[in-house]
Order: sequence, then structure tokens, then C-alpha cells
Amino acid sequence: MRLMMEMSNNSLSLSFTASRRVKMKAGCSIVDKPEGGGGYHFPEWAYKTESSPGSRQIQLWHFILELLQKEEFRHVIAWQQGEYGEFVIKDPDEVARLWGRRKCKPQMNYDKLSRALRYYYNKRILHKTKGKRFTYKFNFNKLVMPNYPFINIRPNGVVPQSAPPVPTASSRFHFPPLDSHSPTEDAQPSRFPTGPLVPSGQEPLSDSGERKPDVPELEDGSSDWRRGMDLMAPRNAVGPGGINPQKRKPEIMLPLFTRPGIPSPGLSPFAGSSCFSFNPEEMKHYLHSQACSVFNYHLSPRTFPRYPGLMVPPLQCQMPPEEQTQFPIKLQPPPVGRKNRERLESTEESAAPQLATPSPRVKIEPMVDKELESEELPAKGKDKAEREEGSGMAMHNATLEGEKGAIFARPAAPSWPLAPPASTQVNVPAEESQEQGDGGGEKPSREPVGETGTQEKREDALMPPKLRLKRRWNGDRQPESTEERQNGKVHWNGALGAPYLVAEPKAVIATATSDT
DNA sequence: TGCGGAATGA
DNA sequence: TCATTCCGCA
Repeated sequence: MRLMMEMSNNSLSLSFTASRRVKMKAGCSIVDKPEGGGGYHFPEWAYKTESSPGSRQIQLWHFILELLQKEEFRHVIAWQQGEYGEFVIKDPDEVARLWGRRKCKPQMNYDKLSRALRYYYNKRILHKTKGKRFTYKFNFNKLVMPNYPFINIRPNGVVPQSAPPVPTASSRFHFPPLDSHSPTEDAQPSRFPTGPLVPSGQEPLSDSGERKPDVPELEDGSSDWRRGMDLMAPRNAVGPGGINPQKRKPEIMLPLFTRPGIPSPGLSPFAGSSCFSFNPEEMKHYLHSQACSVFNYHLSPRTFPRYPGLMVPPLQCQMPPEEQTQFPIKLQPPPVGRKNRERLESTEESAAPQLATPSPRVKIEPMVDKELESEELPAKGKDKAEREEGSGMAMHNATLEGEKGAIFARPAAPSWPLAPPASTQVNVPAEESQEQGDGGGEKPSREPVGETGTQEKREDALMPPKLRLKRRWNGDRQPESTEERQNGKVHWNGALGAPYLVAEPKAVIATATSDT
């Protein structure tokens, strides 16, 4: 999360304040300790091998981050300026060498390393920036969110200065002491550093400050992401103090969640709780971008730990009615493998060539009863599966649609009041409408899905049975949300592995009027 | 240059 | 689970 937060900043310069405790083999380590000037602030867990779920040793992405935050390795690997979370391996051989050294694998080379990196594709930790040699992009949601159960966006939140970042600058960011900001603090000791990690406004960063004009990239999600940012930024520009939801009609609605303060059971491996404070505006940008990233980069359903019976806290209280909204969060099925993609590609190409457009598609997913059907949304071309993974957008759509809430409560229907149809929620421009959801108007009710639904079914028919089943299966049980994070305050119930959001009125990015 | 399958190891 | 290694393919 911290990483994410930092991404909210323009600057890349990082100061690694978080203590790092990377378990390294003696004689194999190359990076001992974070140094100032680097830029990203990563939580301790990021450097704890033991905190790397499923891993006993430092993971490659950890290592990459390490290198990225070290000035001395900037000539070897560095954040790509102007690109959100994107980094370039300037010296593949050297990086491989360093990695090999760290892992005590002298035979390591870039080929092998890159293979390891490629494994991250499916995990949504990384993705390749197509067309750019040795350039990859982190999916910070994947990396951070699961580890930062609580995200607290507050009007006066601070934002980190460095970071790959985010388009806006200036904010501050900090991690408030856990005990003070984590009402849901569970019994588990926090893994996160407490207290402000970075003084606001410090560390003017050099290399990341400016965002170059983005060049459209059809192939990867970058352009989409940027597009999303574009959509979001100008129209949603609001002062730090918040916005008037009534006046603002962002094309993309970022529903707010309120959280009644549900305690974390402490079941999550990421149970360490932490609060992050953001400048709402920046957060808005960031989160939106994240949403787009989720969409474009296909976050893995595994982004968030899942637990049976996971419930999403009722959304209510602490917020003006108009800001209250809840929507189902739904994860998309895991990425299909290349073969499947190709298969789908070929299948869909012939079957639904009209669908093949470079622009991202937002899959509208009727929740609840229509879940299964929604799972079988049309996939477009090769990226179909990936798009489907874009749970963020999917959720977004869901949000837009004022879907009901069975988000994390997989096993049971939501027990709290469901958000009303988003009749007032979205005012999406044509382009967005198309992209974000043909089903934007879809109601939780059983209204005919319309063309989208028809199309879904059509394509569903074209989908390999196996994939279909898989999607259904996963779709029913994989909560993930990106959109939610976009509201003032996002809290992740780390213990549950479920994010729940708490929006503060002033941190409103967008609101879905629930009463219309 | 990049991808991903497969076998294998830790 | 996360690589590492090897390899064929594009």
C-alpha cells in the first residue's frame, strides 16, 4: 500500500524509511538497507521474506523494488519517468547478476530472471510494457494492497513525495500510528512502521516529477490508464477539502464506502493494520488510476486474501446519504493462459470481430443472481481474459450500476441494505460509457441485459467450457475492489483480507447517490 | 526480445 | 509457492 500511496506522488525519489529486513543469505546480499533518496517507501513487510506470502525467500519483485529505490542502481534499473509504476531495466545483465548474487545463483542471467518476471504477469504483480525493451510495470495494487489492510484517505492526508507515480503532486502522505488510526486494529502486531513515514512535502524528487506526455499505447494498459486519469482528473478536480458530490458528476463514479468500524478478526496473513492518509484529491487520481490499472492490468483475484464468510461491512453512517453507496466487488477469473487467450482470440475474432477494439472494455457484471451470466462477459480479442481480470473496472461498473452489495460476503447474501440503483451515479460520456460499461445502465434487478447480455451469452458460447467454468467459479468467489478505494477513505480489513472502505465526506471522490 | 511450457528444486 | 533452468516458438 505504501507503494501505492507513493505512487500518488509525482516524484520518484524515494526515501526508504521503512526498515528493511530482507533475509539474505550471507554473502549474497547486495542491498542492505534502504537509503534515502531512493524514493519509495515500502513497508517492512515488503522486505521481510517471511511477509511474503508463500515465500520463504526474498522475491524477485522485492528485489526489483530494492534496486529501484536505490540510487546506486539507477543506472541499472530505474523507474520510468512519467510512467506509473513502470520501470526499465537498463542493464539486464547487471540486474540479473545482482539477482543471482542475492540468490546465490551465479548462473543467473536475464533470460532466467525475465522468466521469473514473466511469472508475475499472471499474478498481476507485473506486466510488460509492450514495445519498450526491458520495461515492466508494477501492479501496485497487487503488491501493496493485500499488505495494507487499511487505507485511510483523509482530506489532510499526506502523500509521499516520491514515487512512480501519480500524476498529481503535492500531497503528503503518511502512515499514522496504527493504534490511532486503526480502529479495527487487530491483535496482531502491525507490520507497518508506525508514525509518519515521510514528512509531508519533503524530498523533492527529481526524476519523477514530471510526467511526460503520454504516448498512447494500445497494447498495454498504460494508455488506458492514462486515459482513465485524464477522465478523472480534470473533471473531478476538487480541492483537498472535498467536493460537492451533487455538483460534480464525474464520468467515473467512485462510490464511497463507509465502514462502521468493524474489527479485524486477525485472520489475515496481512493482518497488520495500518492507516494511510492521503490527500483526497491525489488519492482520487491515484485510485482512479489504480482502478484503471486493475482494469487494464488485470489484477489477480488473489490480490486480496479471501476468506470464507467474508463480509463487507454495511455501508452507512458517517456519510451523507448521497455519499453512501455500496457496490459489489467482484473479482474476475484468473488470467487465461496464452493458449487460452489465443484460443479465445481466434474464436472471438471470427465470432465477434466487431468487438475487437483496442480500447478497454468494461465488463458489466450483474451481481447476485446474474452473477453467473455476468461472468460470461464478452471478451475481446487477446486481452479478453485480462480485461476480465480488470475487476476494478468491473467493480466500477458494478458500482455505477448501483449494484448491490454482496461483495465480500461470498457465502451469504448481503445482509445490509443494498445500494440503490445508480440512477444518479453515473454520467458517463460516450466514450466512457462504451468502455466502462455497456452495462452501465444495468440494474441489479433482472432487467434484460440487453445487447451486452446477449453478447455475453454469445461469447460465452464461444468460450471454452473449461474457461467458462473457471470463470464462473472464480467469479463467484473472488472479491476485489479497486473502486472502493477511490473514496475518501478506504479501509482494508486486513484480518479478513477484505477491504472495506470508509469514506470521509471530504475525501469524496465521487459519490453515488443512493437515494435516487 | 519476449513468451510460456515443462521439469525441477528449495 | 516461487523461482530456476532449459527450451521452442514468434
